[in-house]
Amino acid sequence: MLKIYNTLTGKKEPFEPIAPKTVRMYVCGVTVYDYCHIGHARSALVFDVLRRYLEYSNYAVTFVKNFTDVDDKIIKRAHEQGVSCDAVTAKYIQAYHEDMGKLGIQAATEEPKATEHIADIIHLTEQLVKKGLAYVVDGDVYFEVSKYPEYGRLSKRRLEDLQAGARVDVDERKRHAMDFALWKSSKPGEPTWESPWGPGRPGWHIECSAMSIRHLGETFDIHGGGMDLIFPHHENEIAQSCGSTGKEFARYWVHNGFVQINKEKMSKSLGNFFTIREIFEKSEWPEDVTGEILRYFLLSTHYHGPLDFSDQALKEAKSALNGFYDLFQRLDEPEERATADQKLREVIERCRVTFQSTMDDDLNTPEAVAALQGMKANVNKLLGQGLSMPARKRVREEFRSLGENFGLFQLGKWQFGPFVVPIGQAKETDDAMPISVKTSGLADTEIEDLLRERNESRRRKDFQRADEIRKSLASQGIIIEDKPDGTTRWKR
RNA sequence: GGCGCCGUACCCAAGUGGUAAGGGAGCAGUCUGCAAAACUGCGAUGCAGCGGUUCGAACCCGCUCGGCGCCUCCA
Repeated sequence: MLKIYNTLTGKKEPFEPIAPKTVRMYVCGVTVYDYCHIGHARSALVFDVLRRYLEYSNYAVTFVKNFTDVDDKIIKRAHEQGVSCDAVTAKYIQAYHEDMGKLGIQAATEEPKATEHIADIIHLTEQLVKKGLAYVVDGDVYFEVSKYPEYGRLSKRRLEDLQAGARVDVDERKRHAMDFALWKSSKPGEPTWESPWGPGRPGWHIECSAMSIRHLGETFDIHGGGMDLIFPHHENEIAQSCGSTGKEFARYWVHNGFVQINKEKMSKSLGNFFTIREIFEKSEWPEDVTGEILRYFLLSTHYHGPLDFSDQALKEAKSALNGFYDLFQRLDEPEERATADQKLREVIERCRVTFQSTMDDDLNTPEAVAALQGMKANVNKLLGQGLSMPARKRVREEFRSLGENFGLFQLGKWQFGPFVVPIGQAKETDDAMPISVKTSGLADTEIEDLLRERNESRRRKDFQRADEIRKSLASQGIIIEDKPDGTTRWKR
């Protein structure tokens, strides 16, 4: 049974969906005015994994993730670039799909846009005005927080405390410093829609209420996003939604921790952020950073805590992941014996149980990864004792099946090249489907030609030439391994 | 000023009352033309510090030190 930390109660709670075996979840996506950075990647990944694990646990999941495509920052960006807001949002929505695609983030069931829900937003706002929870000033509509007694429930803040800390110039027309805009009258040149209060555009919290209610109903199971959304964004969503419907909104509020650089939050204002595409493109290594490496890295820390991003951490993730693919490669090699097949069954079963119980415990991905590492070590040992081909296939499948929760271990060969058999035999076809491909460096066929030459040299005991070739390949990031049977395998 | 988080080995990181998972790096060994991989062994008597509660504490309580976040747009 899954337990999940609920920001609303401040406790880890058993997850009980409203309707049996179904989950409806909403996650705040991004405002599309720029490329996504690793912080966005982490958030997207955390909820991607939550969704995958719920599905693995036999829930039918409806997953809604929105795009905020009307906003001050978008308008500003459009003006700077001399293009329309639509052009800006279209560009970055496409970039989002590209970047997240490389990361192996699955598309949500629905990916609604704020601009497609203006009618819902206006309707919701009208309800709030009608109920006396919102007021109109000069074509703007504000939510009146002091009329909503539960305000501050999610972020555990009291209105008085908030007031004391308000650092921003308060709009004099507002009745309370914390009142926030549901609808803003639009200035010339801004996107605008007709409304009962005159031409304008939505405030930035109301869209999520409107879209989640439209796609998931007034009450649904899980609402997620980054920690920084707890206040004021999610607090305001609750106020609007509950205020309007009079019903409970989301039951479980799940928030992921930040990605940091040198212990500091990665953010635009600090200028210390890395975009996803930068990381894929500007790797220092001869080969690419793959989506899988990035996923492994991001999952090596519990989702709730902070995570420091560094090149070294990425390298460690790569090495750790390498070990798995080394094993998968061994598992493909032929074997007659079946000595350890029975033991393997126990190893698989133990790993599966541990994996599930750690994931059930508030998505403890680091410990679940440790369970996979444990299975890796055990299987390597059993390989020495002798595992039959069906047994090998079975354990590879288990890695694939558990790994699917993380989007790991799905590749046929990942970064590994095919075996190079001693002279004269054809190479296997390469059916690898890397998540991310950078085609710099040597082509597979060139590498194999060199390896063929090297193996010939080895045969002639010309080890000097053989080592030359190894060295030259190594300088380009190609690592080769000689196997006892005289064949050689390589990897980038 | 208010609310909150974090401090575990060289690095990363689980563990929230029962005697320190896992990964990376390192060292030694087996194997090997060499190398790599794999396997075996080594590695915190201690979990920021000091008190307290307890038969028992990294885990609970208090204080101190250090780092960070939110209260303004932010994943």
